[in-house]
Amino acid sequence: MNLRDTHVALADFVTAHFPFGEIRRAQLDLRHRGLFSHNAVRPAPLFPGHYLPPVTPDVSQPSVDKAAVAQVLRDIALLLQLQGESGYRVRAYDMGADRIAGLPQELGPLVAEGRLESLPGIGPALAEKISELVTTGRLGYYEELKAKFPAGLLELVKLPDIGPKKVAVLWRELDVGSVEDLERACREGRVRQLRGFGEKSEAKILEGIAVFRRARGERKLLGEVMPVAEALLEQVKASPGVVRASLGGSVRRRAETVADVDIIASAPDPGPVLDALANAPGVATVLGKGGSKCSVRMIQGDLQVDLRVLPDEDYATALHHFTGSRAHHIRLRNLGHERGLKISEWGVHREDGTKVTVSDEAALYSLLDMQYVPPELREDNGEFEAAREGTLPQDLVTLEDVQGAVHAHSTWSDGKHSLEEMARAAQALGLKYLTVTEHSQAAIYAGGMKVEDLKRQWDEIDRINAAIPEVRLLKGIEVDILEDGALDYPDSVLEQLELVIGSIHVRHGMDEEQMTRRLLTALDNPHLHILGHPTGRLIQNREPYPVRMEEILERAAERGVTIEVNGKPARLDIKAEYVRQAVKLGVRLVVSCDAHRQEDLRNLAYAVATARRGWARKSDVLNTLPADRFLAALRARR
DNA sequence: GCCGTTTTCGGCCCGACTGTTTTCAGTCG
Repeated sequence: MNLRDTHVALADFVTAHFPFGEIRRAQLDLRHRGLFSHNAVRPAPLFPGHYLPPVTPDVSQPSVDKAAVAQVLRDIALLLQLQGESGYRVRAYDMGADRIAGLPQELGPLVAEGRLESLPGIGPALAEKISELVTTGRLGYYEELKAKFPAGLLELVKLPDIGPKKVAVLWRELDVGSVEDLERACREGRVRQLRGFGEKSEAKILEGIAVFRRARGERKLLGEVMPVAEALLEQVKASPGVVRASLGGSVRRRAETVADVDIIASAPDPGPVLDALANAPGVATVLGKGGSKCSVRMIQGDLQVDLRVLPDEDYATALHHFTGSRAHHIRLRNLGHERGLKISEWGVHREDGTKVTVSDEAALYSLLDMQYVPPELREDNGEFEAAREGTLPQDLVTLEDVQGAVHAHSTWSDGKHSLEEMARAAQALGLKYLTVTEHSQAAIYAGGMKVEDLKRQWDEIDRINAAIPEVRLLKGIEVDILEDGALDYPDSVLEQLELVIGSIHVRHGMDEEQMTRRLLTALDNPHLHILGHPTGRLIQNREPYPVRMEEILERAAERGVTIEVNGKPARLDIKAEYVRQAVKLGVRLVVSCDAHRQEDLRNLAYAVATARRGWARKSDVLNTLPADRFLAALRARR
């Protein structure tokens, strides 16, 4: 293992050993102490002058991906607003950004074949600009626009309660061009002199700057936010008079990362419900509270939570409205419009103004002659077409379908809890089996198991299985896929195991050709049952390694290899888009927890969410089967 | 800037909340 590998392995090690909520704090902490640099988790130079190559992918070949194009379009929208352009023109760029960011396919072919304008919301002007950006790597129009304003101005709109209009005034009147300028202007009492600003605005801006510096406007991992959100939802549900309550927004859609938490509740009197959130444990600040809304910021992670309380007759339409996504809504409202129905958060109204009773979300969809669309699918990625044809899958996998937890470590390698403790935790969750898959010998940094230790572990597994008959521990391994695609144990060992997960942990820096060959070789190995975290990404921390994923999925289908949907919040690997491709190709899946401690068994929920976002049904997911049938299915290799 | 079995021109989602205002503008979702 060379130096670079050590660093990649270290990144994995850090994420494995800090509970997900602590990862970023740990990084920030280390960063402040000068041990880690800005983005990747990697050590500082060992001694002065010693240069460590970055672990992030090679950027020598410029490539403009969907996310980058969407970002440029969003920046243009902002800059146009600063310039005082028409709001509709601004919105066109914003909607274009949404459309591009949400594309299931890659941009390259669309540009090459001139099919950009076939996308709704993309007209001639946007198509031309996107083409220029994708083919040349830059966009003249954007450069010109940017040159008119100081670079720090775009940062300013990320501050709470500061939008383009206020930024424009601050810049024009006070020459404020950055967060630092704004902070100085507030401290010197110059902002309060502007029309539309006052003393309170100054104080709020300063507070906002402090929060911004702490959180850097980052989105948080779903798994980091979910426990806080669910606890608050329970508080709301328990408050006086509540009829119904639910999480909304991107949390309810189970997006990979979320910016904040929405809660929607119905009650005859909103007051006590709003108070319940304002007074909930863990609340740092009440940002605002009115007759029907309350916003708070939590101590944990500067997370913002918004609660809305309405009469129960408006609950279903409000819940639907605040679940989103924006793109899904636009389509839904258009469909309503075709039927003479006006759909808004306040309900469904006929053209004559009379209100249509909508008791729940299912009723809303049936009004439009379509199947119910589960929240995870509401992205305008084909769910409308399917739901109108009646071909939307109705049996998406659920957490209750899952019979066994896949991918668990114990103190035999780098886990925190013993095998027995893991088995007890699985039993408490009602799981029927748990696959024990420690690291293999090459994973020295993670206490990978030597071949000679396996026998002793199997003896222990036999003892625990006898003692806890409700949960069956399955004898497996998470074997390293070596640089040449070979597995880290000889065949004679692999064939004694009940199941084999193969994963890449080192040498992430290979190019696309090498990495694709490495994985294809592993898939051809008849002893491999499951390909673990196939793209190696760590959300907001490490890019996936370069690999031709479609080829991998096709080979997996051909060879009967099962693909892992890893539920660790920082991984979610493979991601939902690939799940959808895999399902189309007939690839079989497992939802996994990648557990390194008892609590991690709950990661199964995030794996299930990712599978659902990729339209996976119960029948696509092997660990919905009882243990014997699960093993038989895994081992049916081709 | 985009879009059209109402339209190639004239629409485009809109209400709550806050802080600034004496009736409203900006931001947010």
